Amino acid sequence: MSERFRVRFAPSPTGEPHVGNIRTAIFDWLLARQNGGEFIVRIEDTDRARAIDGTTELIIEALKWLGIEWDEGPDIGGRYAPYKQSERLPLYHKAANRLIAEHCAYKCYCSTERLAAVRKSRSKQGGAIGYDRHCRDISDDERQRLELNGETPVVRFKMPLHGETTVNDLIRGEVTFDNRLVDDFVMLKSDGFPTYHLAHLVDDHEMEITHVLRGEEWLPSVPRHLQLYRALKWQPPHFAHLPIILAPDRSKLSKRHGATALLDYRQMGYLPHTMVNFLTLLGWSLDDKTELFSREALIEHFSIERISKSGAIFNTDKLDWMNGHYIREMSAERLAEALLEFWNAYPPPEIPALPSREVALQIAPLVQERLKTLRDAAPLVAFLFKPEIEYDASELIQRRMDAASTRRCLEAARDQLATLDPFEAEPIEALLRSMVENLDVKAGQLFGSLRVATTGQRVAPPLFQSIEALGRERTLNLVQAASERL
RNA sequence: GGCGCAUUCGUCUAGCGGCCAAGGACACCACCCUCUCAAGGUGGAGACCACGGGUUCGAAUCCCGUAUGCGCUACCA
Repeated sequence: MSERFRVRFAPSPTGEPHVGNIRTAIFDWLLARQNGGEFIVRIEDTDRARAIDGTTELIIEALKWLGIEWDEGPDIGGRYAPYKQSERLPLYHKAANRLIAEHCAYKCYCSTERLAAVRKSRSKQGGAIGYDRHCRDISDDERQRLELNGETPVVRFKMPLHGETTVNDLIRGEVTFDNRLVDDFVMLKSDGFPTYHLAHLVDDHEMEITHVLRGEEWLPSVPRHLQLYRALKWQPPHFAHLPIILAPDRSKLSKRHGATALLDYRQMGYLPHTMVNFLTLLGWSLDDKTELFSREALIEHFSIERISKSGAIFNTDKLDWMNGHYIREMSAERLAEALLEFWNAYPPPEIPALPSREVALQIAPLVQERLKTLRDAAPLVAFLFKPEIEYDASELIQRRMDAASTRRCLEAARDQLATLDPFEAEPIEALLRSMVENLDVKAGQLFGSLRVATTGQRVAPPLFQSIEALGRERTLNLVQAASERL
């Protein structure tokens, strides 16, 4: 019989989704799709203080941009709705009450001041856990008195006082923890909201989640979760703790290292598939040579067994290469479309108005081989949109040339181009190449001068196509203007 | 401090006891191609497999210790 796969991505709406989170989502999705299972999105909004409005929408937008589709989620509902923890409070209370009734949990009335003091004195002793279990064994009378006092309690879980808890992590194998070193952690906060430990566990159970993929930072709290499952007499899911994504200096990736928000990469001109491919490779590999995967190939080949154990640095050089590769792989039509879409969303200063489809189609092949990102395109073709171009006249004069000979070349080119028909790259090239012989100059000399004359730049897209894109009238005017400056 | 995880070229990685005096990719360098820039092609440099002990006929691969890095140690996730 085949195993069931229900995998969930459970982000907190506390900021823009970052690349680490999204990589987890990609792994979740890959696993679900590969096994014909379900991919579920669940919003873990139990921390009211840290919640930021609008971030749930950003998470959804990020997943949509990447083309990751989910089967159940806050926006589309599903059999286990709702998919927002703030709307599932009764479920958590029910579990907490049950645990209290079964003496597996207790109310704690300690003030934050007392907790801080206990923590401080205990940390000096070294090794001791942070909470002294003060309220674990208080008498019923005392409990009643505190209750009457109006103290709003939290609910803590009674960790076993001895023994060990072992998890069989899908990536790291067996990991064992000493129960004595684990606190009686808070399950329910005094505001009535659950902590992550209770909430995610109740939901994973209720939603019949089979595989939990999450960041490595959760590994130390697994004994809490496993003990909670035991107390609730629920079957725990499979766990896989993913390696974290690092900054170039090996510290945790954060804003000061540059872009960490997934959607920033859209704005920087990366293709969604580049992100999916690249992020998947950050922590997973198929073999010793394959790096470029279509989404179908990713779904086919992905496996938890081949996820690596150690953290990986987010290397933008390789990201750039991969993006360039995928841009080059597109048809001219698709690139043109992508460019238009990108320029429409993020209008570049170099281009006064969104070009027509026709113009975009003309631009695409001009820049395709030269792009690392979509953002690189506009500066390369800026000359096409400038009413007049600026450059230092000396730039026109190529090596071993002088003003007079350069001027002769430009005038000859202008005269010839004036009558050329059709005014297209191929005949333009044929014409200019034949001129090279007649004028007794090097190809680089003539072309170099013309490049500066027509684009104002020493570095530009291929000359003949550029001239075609410029059109006869503008080209003639530009070349005329150039020769007059000499 | 305690607990846990990790450790192969600058970076991402292959390697699950002999095929490894360690393979691929990005970045870097050189050459070729070439109208500039790219792209592409070819080649090069780059890892005593963190260190020290074992186990074994044989270890990057297994075990132990040390070091380093990272994570956790909240009424945050």
